[in-house]
Amino acid sequence: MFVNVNAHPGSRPRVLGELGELSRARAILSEFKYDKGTEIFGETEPADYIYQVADGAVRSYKLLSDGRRQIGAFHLVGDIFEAIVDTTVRLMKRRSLEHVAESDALVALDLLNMTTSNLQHAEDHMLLLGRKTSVERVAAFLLEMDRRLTGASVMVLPMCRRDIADYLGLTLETVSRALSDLHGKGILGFLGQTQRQIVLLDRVRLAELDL
Amino acid sequence: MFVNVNAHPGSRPRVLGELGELSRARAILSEFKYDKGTEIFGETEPADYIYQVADGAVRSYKLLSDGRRQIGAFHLVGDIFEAIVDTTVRLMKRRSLEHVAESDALVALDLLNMTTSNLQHAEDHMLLLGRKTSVERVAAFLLEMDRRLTGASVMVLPMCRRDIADYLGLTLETVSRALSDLHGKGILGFLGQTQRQIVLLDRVRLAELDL
DNA sequence: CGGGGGCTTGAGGCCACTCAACGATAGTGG
DNA sequence: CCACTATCGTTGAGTGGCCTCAAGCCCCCG
Repeated sequence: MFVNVNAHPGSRPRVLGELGELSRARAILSEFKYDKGTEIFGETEPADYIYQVADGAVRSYKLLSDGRRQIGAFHLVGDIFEAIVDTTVRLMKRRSLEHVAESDALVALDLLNMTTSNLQHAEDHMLLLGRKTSVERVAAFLLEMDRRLTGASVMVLPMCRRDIADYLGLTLETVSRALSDLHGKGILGFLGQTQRQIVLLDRVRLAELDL
Repeated sequence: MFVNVNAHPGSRPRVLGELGELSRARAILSEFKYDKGTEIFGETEPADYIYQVADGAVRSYKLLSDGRRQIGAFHLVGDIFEAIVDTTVRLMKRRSLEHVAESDALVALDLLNMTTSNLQHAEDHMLLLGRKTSVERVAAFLLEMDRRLTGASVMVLPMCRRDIADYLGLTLETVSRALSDLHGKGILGFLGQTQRQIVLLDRVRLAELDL
C-alpha cells in the first residue's frame, strides 16, 4: 500500500509512493516482514534499499534532539522507516533502481511521479501544520484516512493516538479531545470502547471543517 | 535561482528546483519579467508553463477559505507563484519538457532530483511547523536564509515580516518579537532602522537554537 | 485478578495570537 | 524640500487555544 525509500544523511534521491507496474516488474527483489514497532532503518544507516510496503502500514518521522517528533506521513521518506503494525514490504537495491532509471526514462518518470505526489501531500500537510486548528486537523486526518482505507463503513485506524498527534503536530490529549468533540456533535461514532474503530456519521459536516 | 512548475488543480507532475544544464539547454524558451507582488499564476489556471527564476525571488502558498495562508517555500510548487521582488524568470512549455523527459532519462532524472530536494525541504519544514517554538523557527529561518543568500556579512531579506510569518506558521508580531529577542541576546544585529538588513553576530548560538 | 497500555477527561498554566497604539521609512505630489 | 500618506515594523496588554500534569476508565493479557 505504501512505498518508501531511504538514503544516506546527505545523499540525493529519496522517493516513496506507489511504484508503477513498469518499475515493479524490473526491480523487485524480495519480500520481508517486519513486526509492529520495528525500526526498518534510521537516518544514519547506510540505506541501500528501497522499500515498498506490500501489506500493513508504516510511518516515518523526524526527531528533535529533545525528543519532539514530527511524523511527515504515514508513508514516507528519508527519515526513519518503521512498522506500526505487522507489515510486509517488497524491497530492491537502491542502486539498481537508479541504474535502471538512468537508461529508462519511463522508470525515471515513475519515480518522478512518486515524489511529485509526495510533495503534493507535503504541501497540503504544511498548510495543516502551519494554519489549522486542532479540530480542523483531526477532521482532515479522518477524511484522509477515510479516503485511503477504501471506505469500509467502519474505519479501523492502524495507529495510536500518539502517532496521530505527532502527525498532526498536536498532543495526544488534544487529539482525543477533538475526537470527543466531533463525537459529541454527532459527526462520528465509536465502535466498542477501544475507539480505534470509528464510524463517520456525517461526512458532509466533517468536510465542512476541512477548509 | 529558483524554479517552479504549475499544474492543473488535479493534474500530476509538479516540480521546482534548480534545473540541470542538460535540461536547460534543450527546453528554455524565453525570459519574462514580473514586478513585485505579481501573481504569476494561480491553481485554477490552465498552467502550461514551467518557470525558472533567473533573478529575484518568489514565494508560493496555499490559502484556506477564510484567508489563512501558509507559504510552503520561498521557491515552490503547484500552488500560487508570485513575485515578491522584481523578478525575471525563464519559462518553457510544460508539455515539451515532459516530452523530452519521456525520451531522455537524464532529463527525467534532473526533474526527479529537483522534486526530491524539494521533498527533503518540505519534510524539514513540517518538523519546524509541527514541533518547534517561535524562536526556534525564526532561528532556523535565519540560518536557511544565511545559507542561501551566499553569506554576505549583511543579510538583506527580500521578504516582509508577514511573509516570514506565513512561512513559519506564526504571526508577524511573533516573528518581530522573536527577532527582538535574538537581538537583545546579542545573537543578531540590525542595520539601519528598517531592519530588513540583518547581521548574524553569533552563528554558533543561533545554530544551538536549531535542534 | 492484578498490572499495564491505550484512551479520556479535568484543572491550571503558558506560549503564541489578537487587538491596538506608535515609530520609522519610502513614495507622492504640492 | 516638505507635508501627507501608506506600508512596514515594533511593542504592549490581554485573551485563548493548546499543552502539561494528573487522575481515572477500559480492555487485553498475563
